[in-house]
Amino acid sequence: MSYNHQEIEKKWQTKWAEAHAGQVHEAASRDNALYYLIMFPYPSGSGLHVGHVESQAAIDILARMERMRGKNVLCPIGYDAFGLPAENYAIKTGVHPAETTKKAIENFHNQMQSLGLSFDWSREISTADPEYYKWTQWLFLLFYKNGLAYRKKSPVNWCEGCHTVLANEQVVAGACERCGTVVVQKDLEQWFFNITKYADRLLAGLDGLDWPEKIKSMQRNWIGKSVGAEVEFVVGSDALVSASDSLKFAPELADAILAGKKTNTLRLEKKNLQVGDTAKLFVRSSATEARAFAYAKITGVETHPLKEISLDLDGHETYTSYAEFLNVMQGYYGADVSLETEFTIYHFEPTVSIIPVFTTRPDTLFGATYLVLAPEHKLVDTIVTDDRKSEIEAYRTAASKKSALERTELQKEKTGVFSGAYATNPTTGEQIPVWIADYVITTYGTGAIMAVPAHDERDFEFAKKYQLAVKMVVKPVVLQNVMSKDLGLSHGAQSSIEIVSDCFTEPGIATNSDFLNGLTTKDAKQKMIAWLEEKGIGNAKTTFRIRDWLVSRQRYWGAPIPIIWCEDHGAQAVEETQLPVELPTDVDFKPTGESPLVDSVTFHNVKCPVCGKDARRESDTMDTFVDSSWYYLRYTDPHNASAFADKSKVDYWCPVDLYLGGAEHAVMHLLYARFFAYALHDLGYLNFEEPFVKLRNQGLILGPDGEKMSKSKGNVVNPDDVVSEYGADALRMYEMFMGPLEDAKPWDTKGVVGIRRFLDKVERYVAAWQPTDLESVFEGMIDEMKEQAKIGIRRNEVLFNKLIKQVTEDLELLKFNTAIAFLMKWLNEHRREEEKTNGWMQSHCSKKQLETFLKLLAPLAPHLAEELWEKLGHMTSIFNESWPVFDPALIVDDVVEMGVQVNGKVRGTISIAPNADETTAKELAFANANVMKWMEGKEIVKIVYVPGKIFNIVVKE
RNA sequence: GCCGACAUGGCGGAACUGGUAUACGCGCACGACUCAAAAUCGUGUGGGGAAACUCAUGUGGGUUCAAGUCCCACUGUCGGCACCA
Repeated sequence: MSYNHQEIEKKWQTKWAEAHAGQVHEAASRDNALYYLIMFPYPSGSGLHVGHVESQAAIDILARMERMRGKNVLCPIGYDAFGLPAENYAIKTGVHPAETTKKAIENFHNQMQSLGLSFDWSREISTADPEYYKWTQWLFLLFYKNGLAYRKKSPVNWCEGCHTVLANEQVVAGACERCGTVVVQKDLEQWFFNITKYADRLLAGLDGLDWPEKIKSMQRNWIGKSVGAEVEFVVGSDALVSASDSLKFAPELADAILAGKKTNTLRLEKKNLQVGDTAKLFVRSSATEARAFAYAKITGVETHPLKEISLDLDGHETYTSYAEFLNVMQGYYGADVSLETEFTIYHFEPTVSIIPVFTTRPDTLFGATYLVLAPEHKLVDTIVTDDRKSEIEAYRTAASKKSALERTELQKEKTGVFSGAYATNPTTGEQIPVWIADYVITTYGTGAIMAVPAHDERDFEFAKKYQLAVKMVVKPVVLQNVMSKDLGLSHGAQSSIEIVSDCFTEPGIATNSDFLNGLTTKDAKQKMIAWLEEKGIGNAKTTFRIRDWLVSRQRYWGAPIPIIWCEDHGAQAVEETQLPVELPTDVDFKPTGESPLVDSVTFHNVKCPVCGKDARRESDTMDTFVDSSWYYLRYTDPHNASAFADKSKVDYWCPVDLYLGGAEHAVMHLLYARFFAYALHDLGYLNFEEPFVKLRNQGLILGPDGEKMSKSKGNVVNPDDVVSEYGADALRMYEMFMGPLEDAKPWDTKGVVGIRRFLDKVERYVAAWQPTDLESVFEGMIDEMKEQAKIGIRRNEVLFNKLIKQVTEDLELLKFNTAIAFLMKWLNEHRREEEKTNGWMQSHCSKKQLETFLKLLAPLAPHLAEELWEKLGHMTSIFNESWPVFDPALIVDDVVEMGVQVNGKVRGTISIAPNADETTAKELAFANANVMKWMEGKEIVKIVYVPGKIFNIVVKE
């Protein structure tokens, strides 16, 4: 016999919808508010996956339980609807992505409805909805206006398969994370978000989060903070030049200087430089930082009023009029500048190149025996000697060709070429060779390293291959022990000496290092940095691996970047009143994969917001991770037409109390969303920095064969089939019963059957249940029986209170599998007990117990619980009831079965009160025949008694 | 190579703070009901052994009265990173 799940589930889904069951609003107390969130799905054409069901069921169970406990729980759902699959489908079939997506969303919606999920359906959102992406665009502009979104030309990752650029996070082992095509480097101008500005805070913020350690460590690795120093090495015979003043240049100008095309500079401020002096030249590497790249001899100094300086001054921009010249100079130096203002022209001649390197081991500077520049390093052309030019050129060409693909190769043998140039080790004054090698990458640190082969494995390998000097400057702390290894000391010490003769990368004691000798690595680092700073040739420096987030995509199905390009005014923000910039619908999807936005005239032709002249709209769209970086904020106020969300509503619900989703978003989505929260916090929109207080990952649900589900393997389980055959309650509960939420688990349809059997058992039990008038039974008893009955009733109560405690605590800890196991166990044992005692009063299930059992079951199997609740005569929903609370006085057993051990082996069990004293326990234990047998003729050495747990007798022959 | 997680019956998995290892479910076997089957219910179910017992939580050591749990070494599986100086 089996209940009709199709009928029951439909009935209750309709009732819940009519009652707007999951709908919430900002009720009075903020303390009562909870925000439970799952990562919103991409509405793919193939519909809901059993993996979606897992996190949806889990969050629904928790939300339902907390609501029964009187909490105001926001549990929303939406769709991450922009993305490439729909666009690729359009290219193949001509069906517009908007149409595909709309259908897919409807399908997802219906599928989720059929699971009985108590989301607040009035807050359903889609990132592809103009009402949503209007605010994605608004946020882009907010970032743009605050210097967090900017455009820059740089080498970027290009995927030919997806026909777009990708963020670093989307490149996995040199290939596109989405389609697997090998990514190539292209020099393109693109939009970036300045996530590196927050690198340090994003790193530090992880410590306070209740997140899986795994995810935190992945984010830490990705951010990749390294603490060390930047050290300047000079190339050429003119060792250790000291400069009397510095000159700073923009990157383009520095390039021109290196190429010999620029030999003077125009300055308003007076420099401490005369003919014959030396100037140190810097290039601005970012808004706040400058990096030295050369020393130059001053060959001339002239001072003139602006009006007398040539409009086509050598090495400067050419101006058509003094008005324009003045305008530019005022741009640099302020409105006070006039044509009469005196400017100084410094003529110079670069003499010595400076190679700055980043190192985490400044303490090993004495051991730096050569330098290595990345092949793409700007100074390569400057320093290379004539006889090496062709060789270097060949190497650079080869290196640039192999980049992406070959860099992923395992254990690639290092290659390199000597540049012919020598640099000076600032500590020793020694001339050390400068090499060019592709084991140094241009995008990290300064693109150059000081090689310390004795203490770095990569440098050691390279030095061995090219026979470069290896100089040991750190010795292991255990070295003293090694001296006496012949006296037969430990293996640990012996292995240390082998490392020393090889390559020792651990911290130790500085040696062969003059003023550092005898210092620990930690102290030596500090002392070296102080020395470098004093000399003006280096400083403490922290470097990050993370790079700015490239957000532009050359695709159609995303939020258009709200920028207008004007010939005269450059990039201009679209005015707020003009948002959203909507995607044009009359477009053709080309088989080349090129975005149809590129040649949509209706889309492009706009007027410049500044001058009103013809201008062109930006045709790139945003990375879809931008959409998902703030969606949880929109849920708090999804229909707001004048803000991305009302601040009071955000304040009420956020941050998210529990966030559930797949671990595949460890570094992308979760890092980006954190960045958004930090940025919006600093801009005054949020009163928190971390958006997700607690995070849990659900594990993958594998196919019945233990492999990842995929269409090609044919091992995909469709939730619809399971719902129609076994019911939504059985599906949900089975997925929760499979194992720990975070583990990967294989699907087993037999397991669904097992859960369904349990649900049927519950249904039959409730249907057959009859109330008994215990009062009258009790009345008619003699005293002795009453006593017996009281003990039995109490035992029954204790078992039940323990059940309440177990289920509640397990659900709180997201241990759904064990919570379900306890419900099953209770029902099994209880039924057995009732049968054994013929349903006599001490084993009788009271109405209160029966109802409480249903309440405990309700979040897990909501439809059936509602149905049975109604069958028991209730007119209102079981979810209006409050969650059961156990009685602390009724969770302690009067008597427990306790093991008795002899020498640690269980030899018998005794029934004993859990708080019995040792004398009582001993009496009972020693009365056990088997225990006696094992103790016979032996001396009792010791007795260990842990009340309620164990009684262990230690004996000796 | 580095970082992280994990390893328990035929299978998915339990086991609190070290205290009766294998809860719960699946599967399997037997029994009841049935003309029969399904469903349902009941009983049993880590290995060896007739039994007493004994061996079992990846392997080898250690700590402890007592170890799946703590420590050391190793092996295997999965995930992440990939020359990040």
